[in-house]
Amino acid sequence: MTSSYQFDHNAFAADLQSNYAALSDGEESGVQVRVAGRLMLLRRQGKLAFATMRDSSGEVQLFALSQVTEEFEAFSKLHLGDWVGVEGEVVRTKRGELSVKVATWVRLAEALHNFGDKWAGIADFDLRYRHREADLWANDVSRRSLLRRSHVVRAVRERCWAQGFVEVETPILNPIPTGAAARPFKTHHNALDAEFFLRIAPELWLKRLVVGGFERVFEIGRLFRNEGVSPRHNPEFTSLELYAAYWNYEDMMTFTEELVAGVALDVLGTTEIEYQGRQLSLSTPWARRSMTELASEGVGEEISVHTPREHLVKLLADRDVVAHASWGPGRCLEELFGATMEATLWDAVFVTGHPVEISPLARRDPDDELLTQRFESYAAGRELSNGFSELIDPVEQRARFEDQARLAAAGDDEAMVIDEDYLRALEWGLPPTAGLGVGLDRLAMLIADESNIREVIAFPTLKPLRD
RNA sequence: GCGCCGGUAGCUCAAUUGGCAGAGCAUUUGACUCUUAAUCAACAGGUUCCGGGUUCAAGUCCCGGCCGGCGCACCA
Repeated sequence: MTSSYQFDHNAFAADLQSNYAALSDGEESGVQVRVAGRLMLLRRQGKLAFATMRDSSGEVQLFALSQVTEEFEAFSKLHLGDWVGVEGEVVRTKRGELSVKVATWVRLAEALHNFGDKWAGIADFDLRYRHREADLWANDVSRRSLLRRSHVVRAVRERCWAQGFVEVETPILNPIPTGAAARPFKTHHNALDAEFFLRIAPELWLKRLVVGGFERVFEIGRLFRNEGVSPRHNPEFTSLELYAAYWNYEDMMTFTEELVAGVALDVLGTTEIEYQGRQLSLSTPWARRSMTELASEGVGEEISVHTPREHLVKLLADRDVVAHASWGPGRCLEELFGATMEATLWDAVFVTGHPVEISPLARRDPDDELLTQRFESYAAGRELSNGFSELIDPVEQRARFEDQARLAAAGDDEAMVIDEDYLRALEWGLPPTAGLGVGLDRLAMLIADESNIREVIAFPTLKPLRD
């Protein structure tokens, strides 16, 4: 059995296809190349054998002949899925297929399992997600979507660097879960004998770096939320979080739309994309609509955060939403927006002016004390990003945290806890700053035209097999 | 967590009102000097997800469990 510890490979399938496109049927190039990849198909024809080999760039045919190919019999008995390294001349067969005429070859690895039906691939979700390595060979779409995700992350990073943002990394193990309202995962450090939570957001750490003088920072990283799994939610997901000193939320909206539209342009070459069979526009400028206006449109009457709570609760009940006792008018307004209008927002749009009640870290709107300078962007009916002018006043921030603590006491198990370290950081002075969070998996779904978040995560969280 | 749907050979899928569990591909063997999902012939391949139950008889019906898809809830 032929085997090898390495292979000096000097050509890729796709390059051969383009470099020898002019080679005519039956013509031999006289050029020897060394290619390597996995056997996808194998057709034995007596003293000839044809194999389709795929590498990371594409596919090329291997043409073996008993008179030319070393160990021809063994070659013709290779299994689908085996990795091979081949040396031979670039030729085009009489029937027009560009090929490497195999002179010498080596089996680099053996495949003991097949890679699914060679026509239908692998359809079983369980098998596809639990063994993505096989799925990637069996299904072109799987490979394409994960590749697009990689291109999205690269484009985001490059565009942030281009604007002078410094990439940083902040702790994943946190003594208290802060920066967002979500249920955390809990773990334990043995030597410190201390409880830690996996981060639900890097927000407060990043703002502390702004206090420290990093005027523009961003972090791309994994967040962990101990919540339901769905086609749009994975327990661990990737976010971009970014802060810019001296900006306000309007500056950040401009940055956001240019970032997202720019990523679409970088990866797809257009900002007018097709998503799930429907045209979707990411072209700038995005529409800007206040949550108050949208909620009013949704319920068919003028409402706001100043509308009596009882009335908002009734409007919610009309829509089969039961208001929790801890919800004030602000939360009710948001719920009404969510119940009526959120799913209808197809083209990219900014929703602005969130109530203070649901925005404990955002700066108050000077024109309405109950609202904040905050925005969320939506596309395809889903939230894509969230940003605001940061609350920089340590006294007010403490009061906001205390409001959250009261919510927690009232039974809201996702309310924030008081972060004394963060309050102390604010006391050293946070300049006027705007922040942004973008769900990169969500963005990748949009760009890859996928409706299930698992398709843009190489190894999505699955329930472990038991029994 | 709740609801609906699904799980049959390594892979993709069949199996009529409950009546002998099948095909294609892959694997194995053989034929074939220009194939393209090659073709042709033959062999082999099964705890029908698991555990109970009903029945003369269960892949099919009932109950429980496991895993998945979708929806709801939660959220990004």
